[in-house]
Amino acid sequence: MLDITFIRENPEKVKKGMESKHQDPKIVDKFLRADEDWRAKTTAYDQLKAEQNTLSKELSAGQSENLLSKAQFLKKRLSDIENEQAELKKMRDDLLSRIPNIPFDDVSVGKDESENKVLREVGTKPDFDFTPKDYLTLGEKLGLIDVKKAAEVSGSRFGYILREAALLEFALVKLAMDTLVEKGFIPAVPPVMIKPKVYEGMGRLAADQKEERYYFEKDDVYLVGSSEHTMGPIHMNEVFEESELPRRYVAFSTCFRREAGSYGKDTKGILRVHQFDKVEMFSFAHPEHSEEEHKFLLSCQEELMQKLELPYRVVEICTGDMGWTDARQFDVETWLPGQGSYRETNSCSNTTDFQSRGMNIKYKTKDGEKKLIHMLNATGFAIGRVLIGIIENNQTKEGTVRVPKALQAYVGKEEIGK
RNA sequence: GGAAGGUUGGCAGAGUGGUCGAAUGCGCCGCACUUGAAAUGCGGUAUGCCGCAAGGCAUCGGAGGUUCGAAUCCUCCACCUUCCGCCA
Repeated sequence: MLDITFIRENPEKVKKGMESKHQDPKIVDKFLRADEDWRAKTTAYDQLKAEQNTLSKELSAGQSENLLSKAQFLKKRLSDIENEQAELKKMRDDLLSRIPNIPFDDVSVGKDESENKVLREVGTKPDFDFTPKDYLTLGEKLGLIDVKKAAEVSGSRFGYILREAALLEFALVKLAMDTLVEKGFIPAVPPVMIKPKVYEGMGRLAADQKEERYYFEKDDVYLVGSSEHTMGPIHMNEVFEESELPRRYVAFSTCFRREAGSYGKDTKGILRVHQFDKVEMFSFAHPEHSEEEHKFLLSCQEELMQKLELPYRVVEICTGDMGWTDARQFDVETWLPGQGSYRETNSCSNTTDFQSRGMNIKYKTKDGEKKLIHMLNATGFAIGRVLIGIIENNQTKEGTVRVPKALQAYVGKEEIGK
């Protein structure tokens, strides 16, 4: 969540930020009104309660009919005012949860992905002397992907990853882990279920995200959409020493997404599915160094892509296309020759203190002051999408797929389908 | 799924209706002593909210309740520990 004091003092800035993220800026005014109402009620409550506390103290010294009836009257009024206060608080908090993180000043304002800024293109696109096939055609022919059976078993937007593709999954996980652990990232396998209260604190149950989550009513838990969601809370309610920052993790988990509201989009294959596996980087950083840390995470992503020898481009996301919790976001998009376009495979976000406020994660300054840290997350490998990239870029005229050199040792094979 | 015990400040651990935001110890910070350090002594040391401030309010796992007044009594829930059962 955003800092309430900041909203109070900079309502115009927050409105502008919201507008640039396609959120209704009127929420800010509504919030400020609710906030004011709540504060007024709180003051009234506190005063009344102070009166009651004084009375109680007097009563403990010696009781009298007069004092007692006065106290009983106060009790009744307090319970009324308390209910009203709770109601107002709920309204205020609900409005607060509808305010996203606001972009850094220098993030370019744009309406959607068409206005994202391409920072660089890296690697060479394969030059085929035949018409490249798409990954699904190839994958089905080679027995690597089966979405038809998955649909029978589990429904649409699921897939079986089979044979060498399944081996490639673990190869990718191992490559990412090896690369990042060597850099000092702490390897992790986090829980994939999360309590509502914690999820809210991470800003991932906000109104516009809630529909995207799977929820188990009986157990009151959500399935995570990314290991980011349970890695952030790994330090909830903790205070870091400055010297301990940045603290970096590399986590592996399955991710679950309802993909609500994306009905017509990417309906075929495994590009957009309800369940996929992902290696994720997560970093807890000093606020003064989070921009630097953000670049570092991006460089790790690029290093991983380069190890796979996949052509990609780095995109700076404009305000209209940014994530809810982000102040700045980069995407890495992989070239997919079968589609003739770049598609997002990685995302890299600085959420500043938007999540740490909800998680209550701080660091101690030299003066002993406790301040909120910054939290960042970045895709290592989103397995399904990387598989797509490998299959499409490494296909041959014969319909086989070359295994990237960096993965050959893990897979034990140089070419699939030969 | 069954049984028992537990959840208090950074940690350990007192506290069973008002004098308790909370003893004591450890840790941490400051000061004194010391050439320096250790030891010792003195002082300080939870968080959130409202308020310009003075100050006030809230918080002893969570939510309700009883009471003029709850860390303390009652109800429900969550979590943890141990034992039994089941299970990859």
